[in-house]
Amino acid sequence: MNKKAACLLALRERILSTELEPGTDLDELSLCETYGVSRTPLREVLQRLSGEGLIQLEENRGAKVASMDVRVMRTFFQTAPLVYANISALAAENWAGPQLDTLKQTQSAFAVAMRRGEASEAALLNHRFHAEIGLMADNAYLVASLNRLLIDHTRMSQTFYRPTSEADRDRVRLAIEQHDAMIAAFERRETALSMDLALQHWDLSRDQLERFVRPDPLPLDVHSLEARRHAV
Amino acid sequence: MNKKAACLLALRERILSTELEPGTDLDELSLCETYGVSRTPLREVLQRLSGEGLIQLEENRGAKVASMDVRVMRTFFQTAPLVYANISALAAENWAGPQLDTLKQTQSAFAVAMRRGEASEAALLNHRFHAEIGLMADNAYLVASLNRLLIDHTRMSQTFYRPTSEADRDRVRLAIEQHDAMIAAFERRETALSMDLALQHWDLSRDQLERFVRPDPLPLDVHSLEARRHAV
DNA sequence: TGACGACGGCTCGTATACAAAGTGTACACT
DNA sequence: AGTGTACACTTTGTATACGAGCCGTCGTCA
Repeated sequence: MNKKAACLLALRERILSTELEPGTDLDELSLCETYGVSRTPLREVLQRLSGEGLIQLEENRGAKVASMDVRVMRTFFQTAPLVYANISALAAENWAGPQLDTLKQTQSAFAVAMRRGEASEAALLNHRFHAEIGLMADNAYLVASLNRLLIDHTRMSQTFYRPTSEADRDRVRLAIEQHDAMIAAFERRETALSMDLALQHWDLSRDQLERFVRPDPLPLDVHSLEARRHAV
Repeated sequence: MNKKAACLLALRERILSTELEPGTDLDELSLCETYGVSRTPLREVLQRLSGEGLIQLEENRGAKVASMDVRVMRTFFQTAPLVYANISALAAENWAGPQLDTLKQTQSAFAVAMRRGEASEAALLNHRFHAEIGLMADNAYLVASLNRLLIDHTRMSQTFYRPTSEADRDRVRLAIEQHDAMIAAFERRETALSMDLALQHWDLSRDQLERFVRPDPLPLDVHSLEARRHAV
């Protein structure tokens, strides 16, 4: 049972970190070997991942890591602000008990990972941060959407946590500051502010994701190549 | 494989129709007997239902039909209009191919079931109607929320399709008309109108659901009882 | 009489063995 | 040489058997 849970966790992380890339075929037997479980529990894990939207199961065809094509991305950008903003507002209203402390811990772990340059660790902790806000919102319906969004968001933002230029580094710093601001807003139960901060955070994220989708064009000639070299 | 799919379908319907009431414990062995499958595929079906939010699995404790407590209902009423309105607008924009025809078929089947007084059939067809609008919206993220909402909506509205007074009957007729209006709006791709109609449909539904949650008080004395009797 | 512990039954979790479906390759025939 | 078919191999789906964990009951001891 413990091994099964570990397997579930591990597969989730491997998919979210795109170590298992979208579209990858998953072979039951090799996964069994990897995680030391037999096929029955493994298949239940796969059913579960399928339910979460991380993989897609096809009859007699096995499992594939959920794809991320252009059409999906379009709806992603369309839907994310709506859900993020509302979840954030609800979180400010509804968080209870130790949830805020948990969030603070995740946030500091995230900041540490970021400072150390542990990119995929940072991406996963950012995922966790937003998933925890989802729990605080205490709305089973919207959280279903949020979790789907976070899957693709985390996979797309892998590059984000591997900043290469000083401007990128600034953006990451800003993201961390925004997290802190959100925590503060939650703490004071400032609903409207929480919603606004979520939208700001989204704007930053969207810029970054668009940069990933449509990166800067390659240098045209040797001169601009030289210029780039000196700039870095 | 066919038996497994049949089992999944059947359990879904039994849960949505509240034949299996919220909170009911599900015994694996008896379900195996009922559907003529062995425990392995049945457990995979349960995993799937759990992923869809229809049941809840607990370690070493078996499966329970997803509960519907007061706290959940609060968030239901809070969230439904947002999701329904947006899904409806997206459906108007994005439907493609034969989806609208399918929707029309479901609608006429729904109207037929309603006229014949087949209450749980009608509830399930209403569920299907709105699930198909979800498919038309073509937004995997929001549909996740929609499907969760529809589960509870369908379970709560069981009484709706068993109208007892003339006023109730009018409300059902109005609901059917609203469906037709939505179909027409989708057909013409009128986004704003589709959203508006969804909200109107929701208003009707909300009144009905609130009546279910907080029914008319019992008659205070024999006189009002007599009056009720003549009114029906 | 009440409380604590052990035992038994029951249900769930896992492994393995077998059956079915799909896929790829090789050989034969056109 | 190309195409089609058949066979074997790989992979998935299902059944069953066994092991583990929980719960209730009965008995014993204080």
